[in-house]
Amino acid sequence: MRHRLKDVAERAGVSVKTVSNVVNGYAHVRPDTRARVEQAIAELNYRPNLSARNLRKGRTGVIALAVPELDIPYFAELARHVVTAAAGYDWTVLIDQTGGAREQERVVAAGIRDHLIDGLIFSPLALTAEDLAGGLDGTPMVLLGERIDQGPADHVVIDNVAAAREITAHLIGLGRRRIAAIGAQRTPEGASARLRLAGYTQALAAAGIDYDETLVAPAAAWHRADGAAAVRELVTNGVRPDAVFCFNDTLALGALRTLHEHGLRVPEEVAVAGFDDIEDGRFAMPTLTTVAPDKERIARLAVELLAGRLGGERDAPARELVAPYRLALRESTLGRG
Amino acid sequence: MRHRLKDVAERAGVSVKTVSNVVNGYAHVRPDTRARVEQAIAELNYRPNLSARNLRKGRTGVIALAVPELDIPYFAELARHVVTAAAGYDWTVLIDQTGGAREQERVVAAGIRDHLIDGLIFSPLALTAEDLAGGLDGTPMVLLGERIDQGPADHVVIDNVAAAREITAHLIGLGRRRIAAIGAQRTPEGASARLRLAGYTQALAAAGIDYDETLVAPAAAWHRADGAAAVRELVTNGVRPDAVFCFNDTLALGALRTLHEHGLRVPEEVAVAGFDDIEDGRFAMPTLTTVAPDKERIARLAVELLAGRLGGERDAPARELVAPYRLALRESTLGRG
DNA sequence: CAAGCTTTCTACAACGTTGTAGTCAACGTT
DNA sequence: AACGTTGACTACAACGTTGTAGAAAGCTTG
Repeated sequence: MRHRLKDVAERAGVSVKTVSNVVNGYAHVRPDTRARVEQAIAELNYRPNLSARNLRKGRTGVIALAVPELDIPYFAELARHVVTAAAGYDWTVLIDQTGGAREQERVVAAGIRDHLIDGLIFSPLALTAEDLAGGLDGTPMVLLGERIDQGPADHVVIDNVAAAREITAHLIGLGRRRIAAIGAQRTPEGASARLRLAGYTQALAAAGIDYDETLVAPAAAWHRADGAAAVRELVTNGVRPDAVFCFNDTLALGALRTLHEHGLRVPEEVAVAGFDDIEDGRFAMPTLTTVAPDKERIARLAVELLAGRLGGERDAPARELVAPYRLALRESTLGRG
Repeated sequence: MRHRLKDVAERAGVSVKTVSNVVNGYAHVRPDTRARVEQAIAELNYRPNLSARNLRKGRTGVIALAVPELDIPYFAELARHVVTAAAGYDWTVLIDQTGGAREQERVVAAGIRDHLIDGLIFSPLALTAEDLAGGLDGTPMVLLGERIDQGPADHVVIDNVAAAREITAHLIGLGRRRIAAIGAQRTPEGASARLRLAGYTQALAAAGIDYDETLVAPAAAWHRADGAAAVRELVTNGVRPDAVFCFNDTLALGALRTLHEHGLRVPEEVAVAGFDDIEDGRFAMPTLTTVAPDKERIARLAVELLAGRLGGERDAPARELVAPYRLALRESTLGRG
């Protein structure tokens, strides 16, 4: 019981194209004709076939957002902002989960859904520049995050180094000297980890504090469990930091958990800072001090970059836009003041 | 630089249809012809145009999942499971956010993206049965949750009443008598709330505890902030529960926060239970006792129902499947045992 | 070795839409 | 009165794919 332009046209006694013109808001249609067509549309509950329209127009009105995992709060929040920003262009957002696996990311980048999406916003973890070089056959792509810096695609980033430096400086400003860093990664996937670690060491150096290897804890993934485990390892090894900088908020929430289990008071004995400003952190106990990237802006810039590419400037050189961030200082460093 | 079947056909020296046959794995193609075609495909990096294929086949391979908000952890986790289950059918999942607004939900239900999606998995908050009656023009839909019970669509639910009864009974079993219920709603949107409240009152009645109106706190939304506010209101009104049953986990996390601020120890002075088993709860302090619906199963059942509809049984009567749940008993009721 | 089947391939039409080119009437200008 | 312009509409082709029908060649069978 699904109707086509032809059915509407017959019922309204006009040509198929005239119905199409009405549907698309073409100006030169007589009011009474328009009314007749609109009535026929309503009576038949006609809805355009998007596949046919897409085929004809070469556009689908769908963009994809590829993220490692949807149930990592940072990506869920980001996804929401992207959907909102895309709505401004009447785009639908198709959300892809890559699991952070390089193979899966490569598949997405190569555009497995080519012709179904007009563009791609991609937040990769493991992808390398060479993976990108091949595929993608003309579908515009915007990368989020700091990986693949000399890649061929547009970029939206925040200044990870500066942000990590500032929040570490905040901890130092509270009088802390033995500041642990949680979330270090040596793998090529760990671009964010490297940048945040760099900011951390810069802040220590600026304050004349010696870099202490034993205070830097690796974490394979950045989930709560990893943060909890990393701190547990530190503490059971007898390392006693007076502050902890976690490279993201879920790590920090895990860290809070372990510190609590060990009876260490936050922030009196150990101050804790995170990165991402996810909603959980605002309701943690204590509330979590963190770096708050402007996710809404990141999403908007990414969508605008994509819109630019789709609007003709396909061959413009790759651009890199920097989104702002701010420090959200809360109880986990300031106390209940 | 995007190629079509025609380009491949010319290069391989065969007809367009033969290329199509190779692409679709048709059996009767000579091995050497197949090889020639495959080489041409590889050389041109050919990828089928999905719009054209969809137009021809009347199927898109895309299903939609509509949820109120992606950054509510329960829905993010559910989304992940749906994406995984759908992958088994080679379906892509398009995720829609309705914000829980009735108007937006109606638009989704009416199939604004008709012809773009083969089916819809829908977790509505505000939608009514009559909203559904009209639209939907043949696109199969599966509803998640307990709203719209006599609607015309397939359903996957959990037994909210029994689950709420059991977890309340657990609190009673701990010797608690003044058990608050957080998250009550009088609006028509509050179907889950009503069912969970029913379970709560049943458990009280079974234990011979009088229902106390002052212990039942409403919450417009079910976010952390609402849970925090509801408990704050109770406490400042001098109400002193010895347990709190929150109708979902985010409410419970907010409640934990407020109890902490007021210096009330959990679970010694106040036991806390939630509903949903989101990951945050497993790392909260204390870890959160909750009802754990089998989200993986819910997602799988929903996808299977949809697959059934798409596989021909379009006119079968609407079915309702019940997914299991279990109680996850943790520190917020049992203590650090 | 004729008749019938199978394998391998092709030509054509169709899916539902929109861009292009065009028709025809009404209008305004010279 | 002839001309160009504009408005309102239509016929047709094309987007890239696949189902149908069928042709040509090879194989089996009595």
